[in-house]
Amino acid sequence: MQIYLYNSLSRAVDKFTPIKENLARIYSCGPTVYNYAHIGNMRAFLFADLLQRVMRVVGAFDLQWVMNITNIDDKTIRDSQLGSELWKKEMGEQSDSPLENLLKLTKYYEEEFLKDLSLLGLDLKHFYAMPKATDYIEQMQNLIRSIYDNGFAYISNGSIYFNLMKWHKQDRYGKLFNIDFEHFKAGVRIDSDQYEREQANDFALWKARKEGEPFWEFKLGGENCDGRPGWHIECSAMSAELLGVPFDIHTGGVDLKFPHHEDEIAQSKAGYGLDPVVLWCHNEFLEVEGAKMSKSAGNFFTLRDLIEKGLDPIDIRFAVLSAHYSSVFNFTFDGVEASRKARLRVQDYIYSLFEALSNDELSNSLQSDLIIALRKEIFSHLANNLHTPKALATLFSWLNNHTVQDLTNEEKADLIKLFSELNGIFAAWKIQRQTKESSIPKEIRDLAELRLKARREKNFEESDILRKKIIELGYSIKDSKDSYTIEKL
RNA sequence: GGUGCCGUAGCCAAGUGGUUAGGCAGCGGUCUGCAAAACCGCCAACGUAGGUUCGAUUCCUAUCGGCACCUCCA
Repeated sequence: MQIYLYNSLSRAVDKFTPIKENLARIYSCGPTVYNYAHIGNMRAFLFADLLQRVMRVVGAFDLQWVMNITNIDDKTIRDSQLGSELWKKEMGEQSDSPLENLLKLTKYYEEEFLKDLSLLGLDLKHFYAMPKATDYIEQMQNLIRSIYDNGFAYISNGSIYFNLMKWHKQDRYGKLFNIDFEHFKAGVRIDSDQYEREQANDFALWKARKEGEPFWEFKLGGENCDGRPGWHIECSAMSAELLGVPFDIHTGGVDLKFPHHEDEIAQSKAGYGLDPVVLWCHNEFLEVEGAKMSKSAGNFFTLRDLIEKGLDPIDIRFAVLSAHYSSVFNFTFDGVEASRKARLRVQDYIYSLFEALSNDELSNSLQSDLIIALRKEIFSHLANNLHTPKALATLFSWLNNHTVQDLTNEEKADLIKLFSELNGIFAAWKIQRQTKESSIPKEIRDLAELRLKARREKNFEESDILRKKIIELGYSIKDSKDSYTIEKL
C-alpha cells in the first residue's frame, strides 16, 4: 500500500517513494548513553519503531533501519572521568585510559538501553545496524576533510568549525527550521569555545584534544588536530557509511530539527555534495501529567521507574501508540491504565477467536470480504502518516459491531491472520490460544478448585471467601456455567 | 524579542464548513447465587469575544491560557 508521511522539509504530507526499488532506508537519531533513557526518549524510539514497522507491514518494503548510539560527547566524557561519582561498579574498574573508561560507561548504558527497547516491544532483530560513534571516527574524519577541502570549514586552536555564513551564501541553512539570524536570542547559552569561532553560529565538526579526555589523531591542512568528533558529524558520517547518500527517511524528536538536523544537512551537503535525506520525520514531545518532564518537578521517569511503580511496558507502548506521533502526548498514569484496559479487551477478543475456532487452521491469505475490508481501512489509516488513533478507532468500532459468535469460521481465521499482521505493528498482543492454568501457581489453582466445589454445593458464603482470597493473592477469577478461568491481575 | 504548536465532554485522544470518531470512567439493562467478563443501550465537547457564511468546533481577527525551539535536550 502507498505510504504517505509528513515531511518536515516540505511541511506537507508527502507520498513516500523509495530511492532504491522497494527498499526503505531509515536512520533514527538514537540515545546518548550516559544515563538510563527516560520515557520522553522512549517516545522517539517508539515512533521510529512504528514507522519502520508500518513500512514493513503496510508498505511491504525491505528495510534498512539504523539507529546510532552516541557514546562520545561532553556528558559521556564528563561522567566517565577517573574518579567520577557517577561510576557504577557494574561498569567494571576504571583505568588510566580515558577512552577505556568512556567505553565501559557507555557500554553499560547501551546494554540497559537495549533492554529497555526490548521491554517496550521493539524487536532488536529489526535493526540493520546500531553503530557506535567511536567505531566510525575514520569516516567522520574523511567527511570533515571533504568539507574542509571544499572550503566550508576552518581550524581554530586545533578545533574544526563549520563556516555557516559562507555555506548559507551557497545553500540555504534553515530548511527544516526557519532561522532568523537577526533575532537569535543573545546570551542564553554561553559556550566556552565560542571565542575560538569566527561566528557564534558556527558549530564544531571536531573538538581539539583536552588533557585527560579521549582523543584520536587527526592531521588536517598541515595542522595537528588531535581530538574528538563534534556531535552533528557522527550522524552524517554513519548514515552515509551504512545507508548511503542520499537515503530515504531520517527520524528524531522535534527538538533536534535545530540545530542538530540543520547542521547534518549542511555538513553532509558541504561534504558529499548532496542533500542527505529525502524525508525528515519528527515526533512531538511527551509531557507527564500535563507538564514538561523535569527532574525538579518530580515527574521525570525512566522506564525502570515506571516498572517499579507496577506499570507494564507494553501498556506504555500501547498508550504512546494510541496518540498521533505529531501531537504532544500527555503521559498520565490514568491514561496508561485506560490503555491497558482497552488493550486487554482486544486480547480477550483474540482469545475468544481461538476458543471459537474448531481447529488451529489459520489463514494463509484472507478470504472473507468482511475482513479484507477491515484490513484495508485500518491499513489505509496507518499508511496515511501513521495515523494510529484512526486505525485503532476503526478496529474498536468494528469489534463493537461484530461479536465472535457472529463470525463464520472463515472470518474468524481471517481475523486472527489480520490480528497477527497488526501485531507486527502494535506488538501489543499475544496471537495464540489463551494459556491455561499452567502459569498459575498451584496454590491459586487449589483455591479455585475448592471454590468450584463450594459453588457446586451452593455454599456461596464459602465460595465468596475463597474468591476474595484469590483476588488478594493477585489473581482474578471469572465464572462460567460449571467452570472458571483464572487470570493474573 | 524571533519561530512554531496547542486549547475538544470527568480523563485520554482523532477529526470535520452542514451526517455518531474511538478508548477509559459513569449510568441503565441482559447474563450470574452474587460478582467479574461479555453483550445491548444511554450520557456528554469543541478556551473566550467578535467577524465571514444560508450554516463554524472547523476559516479570519482579537483575546486569554498552555507548550516547544532559538547552538550539542527525544
